[in-house]
Amino acid sequence: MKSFTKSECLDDLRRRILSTDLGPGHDLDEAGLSEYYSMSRTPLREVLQRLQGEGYVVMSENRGAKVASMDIDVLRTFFQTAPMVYANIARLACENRTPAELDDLKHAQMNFTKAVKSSDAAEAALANHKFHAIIGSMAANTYLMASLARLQIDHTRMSQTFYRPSAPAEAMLVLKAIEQHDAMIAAIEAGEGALVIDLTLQHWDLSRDRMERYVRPDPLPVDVISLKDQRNAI
Amino acid sequence: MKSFTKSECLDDLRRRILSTDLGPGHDLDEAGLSEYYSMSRTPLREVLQRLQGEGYVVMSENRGAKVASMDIDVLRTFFQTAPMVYANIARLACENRTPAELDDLKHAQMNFTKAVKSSDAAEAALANHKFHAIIGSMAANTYLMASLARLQIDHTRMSQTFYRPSAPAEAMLVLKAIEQHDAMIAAIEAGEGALVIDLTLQHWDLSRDRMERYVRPDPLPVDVISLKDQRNAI
DNA sequence: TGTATACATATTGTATACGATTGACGAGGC
DNA sequence: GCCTCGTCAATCGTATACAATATGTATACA
Repeated sequence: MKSFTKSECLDDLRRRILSTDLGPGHDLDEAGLSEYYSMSRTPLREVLQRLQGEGYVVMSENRGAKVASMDIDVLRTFFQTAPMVYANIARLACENRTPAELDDLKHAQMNFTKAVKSSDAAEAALANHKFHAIIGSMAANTYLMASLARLQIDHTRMSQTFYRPSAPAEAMLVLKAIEQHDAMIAAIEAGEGALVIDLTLQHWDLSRDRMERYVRPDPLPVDVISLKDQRNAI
Repeated sequence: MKSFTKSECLDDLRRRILSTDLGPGHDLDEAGLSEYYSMSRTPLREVLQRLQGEGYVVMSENRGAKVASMDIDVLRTFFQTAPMVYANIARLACENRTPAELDDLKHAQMNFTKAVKSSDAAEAALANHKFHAIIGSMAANTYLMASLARLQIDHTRMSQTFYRPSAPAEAMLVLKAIEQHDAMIAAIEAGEGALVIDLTLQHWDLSRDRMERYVRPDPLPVDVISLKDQRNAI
């Protein structure tokens, strides 16, 4: 049984929440988790407190921690806010990027591409998360970063299905996302602010269309409902 | 000796940090604080973790917690980001405000006015903080709220001097801020989005001018330095 | 006199034990 | 049969003890 340090535990919980291995609303039992990570409840509770601060979990007095839910009203504000924050972050990244960060970004893009090619959906979503987090740190703006981090949590969780394409046409969309990343890297490197905003919004549109389907999936065939489940109708 | 609950402790630490009673960079000793709030170190540490998540303090491994500093590069991004976030929050508040929140806002404005009239600088700054926090919650946007909360921390700390006016002309500015608050309340109540954005930006301009003086205060008289403190010159 | 090293002290990090609160289940009364 | 209240189990919250780590200081050596 592997033993975890506190920061490893933090990373692992973030990973499991982002990959919806621990889905929205999932109840986080302190005793169980402390055994799982082979540490005592004290440091584990501190990890949970911190995840609460980052928006991954919500805690209520005497009722423990839950993975942050994704209510419909929160999702409304998500779609409302994301493009603005992403665009501003991208513009700032253009202005403030350092060579070291650009290397990180290219590296993250490699990992992302690799995960997509190997059809590892969870890994692809996490690699994409990392890619955009690096752009966030390039922006060097702690205030907007706080918004971005929260947006990314929900974005990554919703995008899980994006990387499990069910039809060839949808697989194409993921490849297009890869191309968009490459274009964004080039624009950031060249410092072309207007261009990177444009690319970012295109990238957002692609992602949004796919996510809206996650939020509002195709309705079930009507006849199946009417034949088998009529009693449960609202 | 008063005994504190955990949430009282949290509130009190927030208050002390916002009022710069605990100034930027101030070292937070766990043992000392746990004695001060008459609770053991375990819950106090959790309070600190949470304050870290909210951006009030920064913690480093084995070196404890410090009150978040206000470096020059952070301040740059503050002035860069604040107007955009404030304006967007104001617009959303216009759309989503509830009657109960409007009552809260008017109440907060009363407290603010009262604190200003009684020349209680720290209380005025905190009441102003509360006023704008309510507008934030009216916006009902968790993502932007994360940015706003962090902006407000630094804003309130910097505005401390604002409410200790040294000249009559500066006291007038505070009165103008009160009027602007009233106008904002009216605009939010009427749901006039464009107007409230305009008022918010005017309010920001007033505050900004005063804060820039805090950041870059009037230089000391040259002769005093040369006569008394020459040895300490850079 | 300057620097390095080892020890002492202070502070943080973790484990465990115990007390407090919540929610569920079942007995009793209406 | 349904509702209410009390008991019980489970889980969370807090205190304390101890271990690990960092910092300050004194001493030895160059």
